[in-house]
Amino acid sequence: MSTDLPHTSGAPTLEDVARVAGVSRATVSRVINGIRNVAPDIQEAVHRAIATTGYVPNRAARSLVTRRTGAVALVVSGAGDAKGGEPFESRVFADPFFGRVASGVVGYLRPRGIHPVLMLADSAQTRDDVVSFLRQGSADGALVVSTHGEDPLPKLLVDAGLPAVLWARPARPIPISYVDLAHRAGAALAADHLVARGCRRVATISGPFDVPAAQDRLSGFQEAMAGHGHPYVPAVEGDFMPASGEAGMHRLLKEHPDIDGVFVANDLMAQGALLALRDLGRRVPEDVAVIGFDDSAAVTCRPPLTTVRQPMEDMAAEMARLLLAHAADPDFQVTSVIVQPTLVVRESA
Amino acid sequence: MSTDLPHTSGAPTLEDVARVAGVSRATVSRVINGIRNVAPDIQEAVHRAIATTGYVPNRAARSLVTRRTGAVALVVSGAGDAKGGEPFESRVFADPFFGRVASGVVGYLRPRGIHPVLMLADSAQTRDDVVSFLRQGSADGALVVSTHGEDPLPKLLVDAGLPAVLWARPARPIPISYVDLAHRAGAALAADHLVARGCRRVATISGPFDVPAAQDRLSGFQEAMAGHGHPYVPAVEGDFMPASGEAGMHRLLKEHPDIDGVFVANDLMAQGALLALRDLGRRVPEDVAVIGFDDSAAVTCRPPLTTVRQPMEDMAAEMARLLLAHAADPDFQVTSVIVQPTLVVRESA
DNA sequence: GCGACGCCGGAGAGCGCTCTCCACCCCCGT
DNA sequence: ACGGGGGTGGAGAGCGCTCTCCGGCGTCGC
Repeated sequence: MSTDLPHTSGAPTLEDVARVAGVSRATVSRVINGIRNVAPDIQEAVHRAIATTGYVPNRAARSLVTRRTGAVALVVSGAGDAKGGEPFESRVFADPFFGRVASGVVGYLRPRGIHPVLMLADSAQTRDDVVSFLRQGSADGALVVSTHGEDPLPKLLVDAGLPAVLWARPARPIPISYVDLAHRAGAALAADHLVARGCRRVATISGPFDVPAAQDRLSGFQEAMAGHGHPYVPAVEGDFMPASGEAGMHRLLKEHPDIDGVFVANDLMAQGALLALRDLGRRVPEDVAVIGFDDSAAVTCRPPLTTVRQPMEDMAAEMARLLLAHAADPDFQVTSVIVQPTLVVRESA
Repeated sequence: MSTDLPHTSGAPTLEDVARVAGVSRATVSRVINGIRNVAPDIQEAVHRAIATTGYVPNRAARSLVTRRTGAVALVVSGAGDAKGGEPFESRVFADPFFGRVASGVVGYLRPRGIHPVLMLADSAQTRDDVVSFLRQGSADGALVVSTHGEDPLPKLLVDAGLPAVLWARPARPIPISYVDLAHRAGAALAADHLVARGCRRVATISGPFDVPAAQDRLSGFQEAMAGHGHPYVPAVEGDFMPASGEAGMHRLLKEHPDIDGVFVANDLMAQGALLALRDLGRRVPEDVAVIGFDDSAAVTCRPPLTTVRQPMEDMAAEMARLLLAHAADPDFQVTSVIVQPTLVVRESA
């Protein structure tokens, strides 16, 4: 068992391992990939050779022939030219929403040896970059989280025939798989709870209207309240950020001082609403009951927030699962998975 | 100019473009990579051919020969077997700290066409995965953010001769580039401000002692206070999470009811401390002045938090810059960049 | 006892690209 | 008019891997 020098400088290759083991390249490849039967003693020899050479297969070479990369793009897509001066990436990554999605994706992909590549698409240029990235074969598919409904990226991906899975139903129907929450059902859960605890003057702070999920939560809530005999529900529009929840609550109370229950379309805004309520001396939940949505910032609120839980990690994992299925089988059928939310009762309602 | 069919199915290759343009593969490659002179009319023809074929260079093939990938690993490294039952990825990505680092990294890398690959290293197995990933040539280097000082990953990377840059100075000195904050100077800023506004009974809530940055903030604060004639500063240890700030504040006030100023080692804990103070009826800053650290959650606090600002995005961008330098030139010297913090005065102190 | 079949290892052809040579041509100097 | 040099395009050798095909050998059936 002479350990020949690894022929030249640089990393050892299959060839080197084969030479050390005294077999052919093909056999080493078979052992590594566990394909076909290889005699146990030869397997043993190959493993020893791999250990002594410190061989690691070259990813580029492998993916050149297999046409698979073991990577997927995790794309956050939205409009960069928003109001704020802050760059898109700051706003995106600061959002706990992104963190939870990333967490779910990583949790699913990691045990499978797949790695997510972080990408941002906030302009025509960067959207094209995403498409090129995939067409280059840099990743096997894309997981897309859009910050608003009219995002053009999903359609680009579909047109290019690239495997992709969306977070949330796109505004215009296109043939693409996605995972979404039953927002209306979630809003109804909140309405039921508010009514059950005896609230008579109920209002809501909604998300931005250009986000389909926000529309669904609003209309779902209104309908459920109508079903309970409350056809009119005061509503103000927020932007899903804490400050807008605070401002919205102030506006609501100014116009309707007798409000005793509020459904806020996400926890971040609910956090703001809670601050406003406290500033105005309203007790929660005694004077005003508050229900949030997402269960993202709920435990750090004062009082802890009753909220509609969206199991983001599970949903993100499901996206990853669907994407791998699409990548493995081009004929895998377009699928949409709708997840049911649950009400988490804490102290605010 | 007959547009031959792209020879078979599958993506068009350099060969196809060359045939359509009526030149050789080499020439097309030259045009694409802008290397050497190519006659203007031929360039033109090549560009037309690229457009008509819809050609995109194959990343794997390219990186097989160039030995560069255009990707870097963004690794969050720490211990998975922590107290909480939550998986490592949840804790990591929920932290606004990670979001800001990611934002800075992406901001720098994106214009340069480099993509970050998200990785987690929370066990011996996953640390090896990171090393293998890089040795496979899946990425050109690693950006490592460790959650505690004794992380073994940096040493593994150095020993393997892989380009890597760390967030924060490692606990044991190893020859690796890193970017860090002047924590002691930041803590001194807080001490000076507290003393200047007339606080006489000052305490601190520190971070976990196994994090070097936490130690530095604590000892830097103590030393600065000693310099102001306060040799003894009550201190309790937290874990950088909001709940521990709240608990710490309660403990501090129980043991030292006359406290009129607190330096909290990060904003998340300061947020908790603020809640505790409010629950106990202490006014901020009139009764107790509070200074946080990081400037991460400061504006959503009540009152808005005076804090020591750590320019995380800039620091992360600097990490990326150093990494690319190391990747481009193996002889690039090991460098440590220490960034100066600033005090941001808001309302809490 | 002989042919056929199955099992297992080796040879070699690419995957799509870059890059080093080399050949060619045009222009200039003497 | 002829040799040489600079600039430009083409040919072809790989980069490290997978995978199909083939050949050799052992075994089983009749």
